[in-house]
Amino acid sequence: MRLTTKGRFAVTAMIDLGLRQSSGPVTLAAISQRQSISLSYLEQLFGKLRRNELVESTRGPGGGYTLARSPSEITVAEIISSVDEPMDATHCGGKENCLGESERCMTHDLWTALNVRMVEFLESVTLQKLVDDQLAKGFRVEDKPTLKRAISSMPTVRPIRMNVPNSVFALGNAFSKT
Amino acid sequence: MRLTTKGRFAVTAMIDLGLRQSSGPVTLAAISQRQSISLSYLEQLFGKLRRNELVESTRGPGGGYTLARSPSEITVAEIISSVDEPMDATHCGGKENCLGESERCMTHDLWTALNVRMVEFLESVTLQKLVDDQLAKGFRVEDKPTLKRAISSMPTVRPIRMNVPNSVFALGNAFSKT
DNA sequence: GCTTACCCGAGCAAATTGCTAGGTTTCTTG
DNA sequence: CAAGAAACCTAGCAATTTGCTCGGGTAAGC
Repeated sequence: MRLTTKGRFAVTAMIDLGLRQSSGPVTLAAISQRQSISLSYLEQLFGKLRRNELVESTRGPGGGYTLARSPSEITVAEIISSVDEPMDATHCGGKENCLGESERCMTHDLWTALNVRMVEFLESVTLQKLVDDQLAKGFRVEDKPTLKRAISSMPTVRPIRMNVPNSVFALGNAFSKT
Repeated sequence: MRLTTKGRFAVTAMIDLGLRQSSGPVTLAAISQRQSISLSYLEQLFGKLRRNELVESTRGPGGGYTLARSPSEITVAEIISSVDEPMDATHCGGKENCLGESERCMTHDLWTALNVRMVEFLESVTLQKLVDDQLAKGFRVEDKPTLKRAISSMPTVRPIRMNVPNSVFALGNAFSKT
């Protein structure tokens, strides 16, 4: 389980998608503009998300991407592991039997143990939760009712950034190095 | 909060250190051999760990590294953030006021919110816990009683890999992609 | 004064990141 | 049917990061 900016982009894009998929397919071009992520990079990410069956695509005009499941059934862990190839780097080739030689390799179960806890945690956070968090922070999506095939080009988000003090979030730098 | 193999190496090395620091300073050369990490790379990692006051060094023969605090007061979060420079990649330069322009940037508090939960979790895991996990799995460290200045060169670890069924760990691949 | 070990920095191949460029296919609409 | 919108795909590329080697220092013990 790696945790890099790549997964960050994916999660961000997925939230953007989750925030307005009710009005039909969302184009990558729109997400690209709103989130300032290059279109081609998004294409690569969503290619992986699609192959991992987290999103579905509709081609042609009026097309775009929709969530393949309910946001409450999509976890952050799934999103991240879809775009970030799982890391190996156990030095022992990933095979279980490196301990048959009686030497070292506590790297194995050691890190996987930590990894598992990480994954368990990230699995406990659903896309629904993140979307709700955004809505709670004051984001509103213009509804743009289902027009023909449900057009969502430039859906004119209206991010009413009102002064939400700080509930769970809004911390300056929660992880400064002492 | 990034999570890469680099932090993994650091955590692994710190556990190795925690497992046998009772018998005095541990040399990087020994850790290098046991954990199959290059000496120079370890030097770089421990340089950062030392500057972040997680370990202390003793020079000269019989020297090595010791934990700067009790393992119960060292968290995984500290270890990882010591060696992995904190990631930014918010696209808005990290400044808070990118929302003064009323546009996008839910990237900010969005990811930091997730980040905070991650950090909270990793802060809840102490080095002591990981060391105990290893001991519970059957790792035994030859005691090599405090000789002179407590030599720990080649402390002859005896990884008695007995068949521990699987308590909390020992999962084959807890995060296969479906 | 030798050896041990921590320190430090330069550099380097490989991989990864985020992106550009340039296409093709599929679908809707005029 | 043609035009366009959008998903798709591939190749490549500059910048960074990852582990690492090499070559030296410097502090402490024998």
